[in-house]
Amino acid sequence: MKIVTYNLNGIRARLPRLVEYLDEQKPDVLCLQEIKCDDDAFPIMDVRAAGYDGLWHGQKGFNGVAILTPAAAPPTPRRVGLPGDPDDTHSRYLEAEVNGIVVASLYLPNGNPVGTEKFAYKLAWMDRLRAHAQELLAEEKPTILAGDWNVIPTDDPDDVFSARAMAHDALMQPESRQAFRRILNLGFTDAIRARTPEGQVYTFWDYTAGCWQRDAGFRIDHLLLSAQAADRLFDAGVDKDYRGREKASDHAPTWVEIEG
DNA sequence: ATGCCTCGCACAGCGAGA
Repeated sequence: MKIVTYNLNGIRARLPRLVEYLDEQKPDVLCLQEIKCDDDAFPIMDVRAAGYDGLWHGQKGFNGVAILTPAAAPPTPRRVGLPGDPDDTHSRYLEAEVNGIVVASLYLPNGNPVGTEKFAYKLAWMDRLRAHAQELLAEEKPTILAGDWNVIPTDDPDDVFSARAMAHDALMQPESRQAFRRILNLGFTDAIRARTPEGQVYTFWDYTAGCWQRDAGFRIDHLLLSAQAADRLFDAGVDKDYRGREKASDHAPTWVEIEG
């Protein structure tokens, strides 16, 4: 099973890229982030025309997540929204079960600028995610937390083109990394680093300043696997070439191959 | 120190992204 996370940066602007990806890669599960559309505006007819179906949790203009699967194997909904704060209005979390695997599509807050309420919201959201992830692990099922985590795990050039250039970014702060590690340390496996312990793996390249052309990227899209999912981990990688296509998202699809 | 591009919104620039 190929399970993919892809921050689209707008599903309408990216519809040709999305359909092309479904046709070419035929993912078994495609987790989307930043669809940036209301529930009513989700282009489900285009998705169905490509042979897929799914669940979505939209929001007008910002955020928004979805989980797509081949129409013959639809996802069973489990949860819309992250628990822990009834006042949170952002559409950033969607959870379903597909072929016995629990899959979450998550879009973690960016958190910039550091020192503002946006950064506090990021850390609070990560704390809620940790609490929920702990409950998921207690089910002892194969579980995959897939999404745009908006955290660069280390200063290593394998993870970021320039730690110095990004030093003051919310993606790089010690608090952001600690919150990420606290979730990892519950017992999850970072699939990309399990398969590529050393070596540059980037999933995002900024539109500005020629970042793509000079390969100035970083790694923020992650798939975290429970032990039962990690047992079945066959491979993990990034479909980097989609970042170089016309009207591309600034993220590349990031995937795991799970046995069975 | 800020903008660099790009999106959505709404029809002009602006908020947000990372």
